[in-house]
Amino acid sequence: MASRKLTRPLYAQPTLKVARQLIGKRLVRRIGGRRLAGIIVETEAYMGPTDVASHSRHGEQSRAAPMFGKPGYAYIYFTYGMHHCFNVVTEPPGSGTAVLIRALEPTEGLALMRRHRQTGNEREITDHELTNGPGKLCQALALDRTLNRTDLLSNVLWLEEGIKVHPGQVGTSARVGIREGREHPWRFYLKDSRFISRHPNY
DNA sequence: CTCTCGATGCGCT
DNA sequence: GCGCATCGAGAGA
Repeated sequence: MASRKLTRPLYAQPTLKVARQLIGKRLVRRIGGRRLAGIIVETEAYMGPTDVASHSRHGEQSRAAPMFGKPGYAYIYFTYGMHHCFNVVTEPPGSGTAVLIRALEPTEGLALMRRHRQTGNEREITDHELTNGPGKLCQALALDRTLNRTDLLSNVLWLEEGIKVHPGQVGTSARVGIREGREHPWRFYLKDSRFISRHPNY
């Protein structure tokens, strides 16, 4: 069957271009023989060692080492003592750049995602809460540090073609949750989507 | 809806 | 020790 998987040359492009292009693509996770998937509706670009908000500012020997590796690989890190964030490495090796995937519209495997997201005996979470944040989508898709450095051309975790998105449907804003670097409009989101993590004008 | 705050592990200075 | 590319609960409006 024809694969709609995104290829390495796409990831090797300039990071801002990749961040914008990934809006509307489908993120797929294969686990236990099942497919979990969602349409990417929010991304952020991390622009390399000179970007004051990027982990890669600490250099190639830091935990951000995967950002200096080949494009089309995963950089997954653990933060706030309890959450993971998933990034796609971009540009040629040595760049220290990546795109953070911040939110998805869940499309396949919602029941299993909900099980991954359910913590205690509290009320069942809504579809809307499943993947509308970087930590939430990692929990829903069972993405953790064991998948750091995974090749996104593998059969465990990958991106493929999704929905058609026109340039006018993509909005930009400052990146979320950073102290420095707010002056750059390096967050991209699908304007119509109710699955983004925060509303415009952040 | 908005805001505030605590949880909790660890990389880095 | 400090400070996180976060989340969810609780309070108030």
